[in-house]
Amino acid sequence: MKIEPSALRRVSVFRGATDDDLKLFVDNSIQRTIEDGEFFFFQGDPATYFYILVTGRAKLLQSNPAGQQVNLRTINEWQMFGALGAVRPNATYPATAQALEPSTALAIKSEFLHDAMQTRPYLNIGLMQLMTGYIQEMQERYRELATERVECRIALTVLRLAAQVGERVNSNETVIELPLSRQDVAEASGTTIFTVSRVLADWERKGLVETGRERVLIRNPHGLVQISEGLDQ
Amino acid sequence: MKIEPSALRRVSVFRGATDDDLKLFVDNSIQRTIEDGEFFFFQGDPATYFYILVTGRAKLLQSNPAGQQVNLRTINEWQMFGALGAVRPNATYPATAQALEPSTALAIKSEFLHDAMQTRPYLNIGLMQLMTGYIQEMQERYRELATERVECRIALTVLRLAAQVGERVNSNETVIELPLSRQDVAEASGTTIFTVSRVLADWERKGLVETGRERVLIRNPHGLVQISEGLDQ
DNA sequence: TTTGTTATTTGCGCTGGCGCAAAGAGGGAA
DNA sequence: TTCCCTCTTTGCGCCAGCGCAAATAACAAA
Repeated sequence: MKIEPSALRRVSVFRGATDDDLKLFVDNSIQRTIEDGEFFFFQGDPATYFYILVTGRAKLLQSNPAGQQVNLRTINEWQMFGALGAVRPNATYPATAQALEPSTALAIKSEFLHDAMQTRPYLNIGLMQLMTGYIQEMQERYRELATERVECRIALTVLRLAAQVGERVNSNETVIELPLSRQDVAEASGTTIFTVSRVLADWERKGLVETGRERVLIRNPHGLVQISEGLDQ
Repeated sequence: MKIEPSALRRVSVFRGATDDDLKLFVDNSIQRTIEDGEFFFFQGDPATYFYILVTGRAKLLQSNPAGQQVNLRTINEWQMFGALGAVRPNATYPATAQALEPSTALAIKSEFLHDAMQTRPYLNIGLMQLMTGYIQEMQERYRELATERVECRIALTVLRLAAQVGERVNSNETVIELPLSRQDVAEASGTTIFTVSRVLADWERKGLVETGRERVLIRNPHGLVQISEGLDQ
């Protein structure tokens, strides 16, 4: 696949880039295409490259010594990931990146971004804005996990995933389609597939969502927001 | 209290600063001294200032709509906090900063740092390194909360706090003193004071720690590391 | 259509850890 | 020394949610 440099402008960090800069990044990139379930990198690998997802969908996950996993973030098209190595030389990836669908990404040497940052202020600004966003999201999720019940957390997770990877099926009804398995939702909300299944079944009975195999369809976002606020009951 | 500009070099972000820059920051700062339990700022306030803790100790916390709290970070002398406003104009603080002891901090306009960043690359590098550190720590803590049992999490929390705010009492015995209440440990590990109290009492029986009112003394760090790895039992 | 594979549901039992309540223990002030 | 306040401990009951196991459903390949 041929990537047009101008397409890179959809990456938030490159919003302020010149055409020349975009071309430079594309010219210094290599394409990696992997299958559903395969990995871009593993937690602990030297962070030599950072990635930009071109097509598909991926997730960032972390596992504990026993092998249990949590999802840290879902990555959509034209999002940057694994960019930490550009900030700290010799860093290792703190998480694993796994494709949720057949996916293609541009891989660029972390060092290249690091060097480019020295002379291009817009890259610093963009990266910092990205990072502050991550910090805020992780802080919120941490608080939620520590203080909220499962149902509330699952609601928050589903809403967050809807904002990040959802596709609006019908704009005046706000029905949002999520191509996610129970496993994905469980890992992203810090619970088990059993609990997710039970909660979704309950919501389906109440008409809030429709569910299917590896699919969640939000019929009533407002209802979920209410649950997520824990104001009921 | 008079702050010597050169003292600011203890702040990680200012490590590469010139003497002139340090003086500039001190000259543009105001001092705020607050009592034990009082607040530098609240979650949701406009992030007009960032702070550098000069003396004392503070914590960053977040509360949910019901008022339950979690500790996100403990702040020590010469650490910067609340700096998010320098990156995103018109941001609000995502957390509350509360003093754990009588504390003094320098407050500097976020805008001032933002402007300074345009012409001083070392500030960008320093801030990004700080931010990547926070991201990594929050990701780890999130995973721990999602996958580890309380005892393991409390061990991880105590070890982390020891590294961040502990004072080595006896260097060849590695006994670490922590001036923290059960409440603080509970909020930092995502559990309750009851559970923390029970776990610490258990560890004391096993000779791993000594406890007192608002005090934890680690006698056997290695034993805690073992518990934190969940390899026992 | 059949067969195999993988995802999901559901029943069921169990337990980790929450949370109340009440007692106990420091520590500071006067 | 006494009082008061705050922090901590401990007993006790309970229940949200985990996790196994087995059934069911959805999809894909042959």
